[in-house]
Amino acid sequence: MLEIKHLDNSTINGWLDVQAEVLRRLNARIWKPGDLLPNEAELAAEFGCARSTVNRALQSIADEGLLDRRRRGGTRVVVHPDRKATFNIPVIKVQIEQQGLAYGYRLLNRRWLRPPKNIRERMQLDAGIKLLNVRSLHTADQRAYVLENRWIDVSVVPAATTADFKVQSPNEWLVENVPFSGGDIALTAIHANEDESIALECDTHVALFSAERRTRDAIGATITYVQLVYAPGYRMTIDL
Amino acid sequence: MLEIKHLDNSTINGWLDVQAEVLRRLNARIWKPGDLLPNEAELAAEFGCARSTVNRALQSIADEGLLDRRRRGGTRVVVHPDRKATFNIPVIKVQIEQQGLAYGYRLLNRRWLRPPKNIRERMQLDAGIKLLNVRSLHTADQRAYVLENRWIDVSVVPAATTADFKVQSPNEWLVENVPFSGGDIALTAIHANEDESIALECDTHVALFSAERRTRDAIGATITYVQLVYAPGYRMTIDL
DNA sequence: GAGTGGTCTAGACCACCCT
DNA sequence: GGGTGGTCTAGACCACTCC
Repeated sequence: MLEIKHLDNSTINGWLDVQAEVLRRLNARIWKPGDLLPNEAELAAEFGCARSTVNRALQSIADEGLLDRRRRGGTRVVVHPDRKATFNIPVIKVQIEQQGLAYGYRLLNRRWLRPPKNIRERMQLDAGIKLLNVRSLHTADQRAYVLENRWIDVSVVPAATTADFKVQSPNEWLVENVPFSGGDIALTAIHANEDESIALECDTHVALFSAERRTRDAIGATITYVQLVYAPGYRMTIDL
Repeated sequence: MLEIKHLDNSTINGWLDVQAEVLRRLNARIWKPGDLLPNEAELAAEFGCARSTVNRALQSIADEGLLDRRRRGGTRVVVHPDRKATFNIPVIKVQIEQQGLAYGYRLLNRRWLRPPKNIRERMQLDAGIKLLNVRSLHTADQRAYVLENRWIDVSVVPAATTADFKVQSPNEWLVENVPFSGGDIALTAIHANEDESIALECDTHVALFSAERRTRDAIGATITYVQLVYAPGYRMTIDL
């Protein structure tokens, strides 16, 4: 999140100060939504710093979505700035241990299956392909924490063929063995089905928090699709 | 013709090329998790560019969480890189209209209340304080989309006293009238209570997706707390 | 065509932290 | 102490795009 400091121009010393001062002016509506800011050279002169310092400051604010910058068009105050939230998705093991709880892991099953239609569609796969399906449970202080139901396309990740996932979860294994890649997440509320109620030790139909994640490699092939179903009462928190 | 170049750095032109090359090496495990990279000056010499260009590239990768950079300590490959996700939180009206649906809004009630204990705790307020409570419904193509239950501390946002929220939702009003600020979000799965089932036209106990947001001003005072309860089946999606 | 931001360079100084 | 990244400067060229 961006912080706003109060200061006068004589104390401007570094791009963070420029950032703070610009934010202050946006905040105070000195520059209103839709307004055009002075250009970088003018601001540099006003603040008594180099243009590149102003550039860095304005870029950082534009990255937050508050300014819109265009060559030739100048820098404008965005009218309806979306709030932007960034959050980390830690490895489940780390997430649990950060809370000071004892992490545990249990493999439920590992098998080759033709994925059901809905999974196939999400992974954009042809019919008939078999995938590695791994179901496992992560526990915190011996209590069910999250159920991991993962589908891996081994034609994209051949190394997964030999991983047995008996002591290391697919979650952790993939982070270590598959490089940086893109994807998307979908968060929903679901009703516990029978499998989930057994694994998570709750009644069926209880409301559960579910996170589905699709991970793609550098050329866009779907590596893995996972549904994480959390134990009742789970809260996913994000700082803005 | 196909050629495996040893490393033709003559093609490196701007910081994006440096970034790409470094990512390639991380990907190819040329620099493995935990490894120390050459320092910026050495990389600059290798790539034939200025140190600041290397700096920019490495910073961008560090921002993604893949590298850990320290003065004196150098640049290291992070062992368990957290996946970082950034998502926009659009104004609900915009979110609905972006899907090509007709946005509608209905104020359910607007009243002064002493907030229940759980709300008071979330907002870190003293007992006895009255807040402006606004309940409203956002619809998409005439169908219930999300129920907004908002608490506003008018001692922090005096202007809210005179807003009637009859045609403009608190969600939209606040974005336009209160400057950007920090806060946090909690996402959960809940069971529909009676109010929610009526407003969202579903049975009680149905699993619903809930997003609670706390918004603070520049000095840390809680401006507003809102719970958004979405109609059954809602999916919140995030790109990585 | 011209004005804007985007970026690069070379050099410099500094803050931080320590295999 | 000394090496590292963090940042600033001044100048330069370029890409984009608005008029």
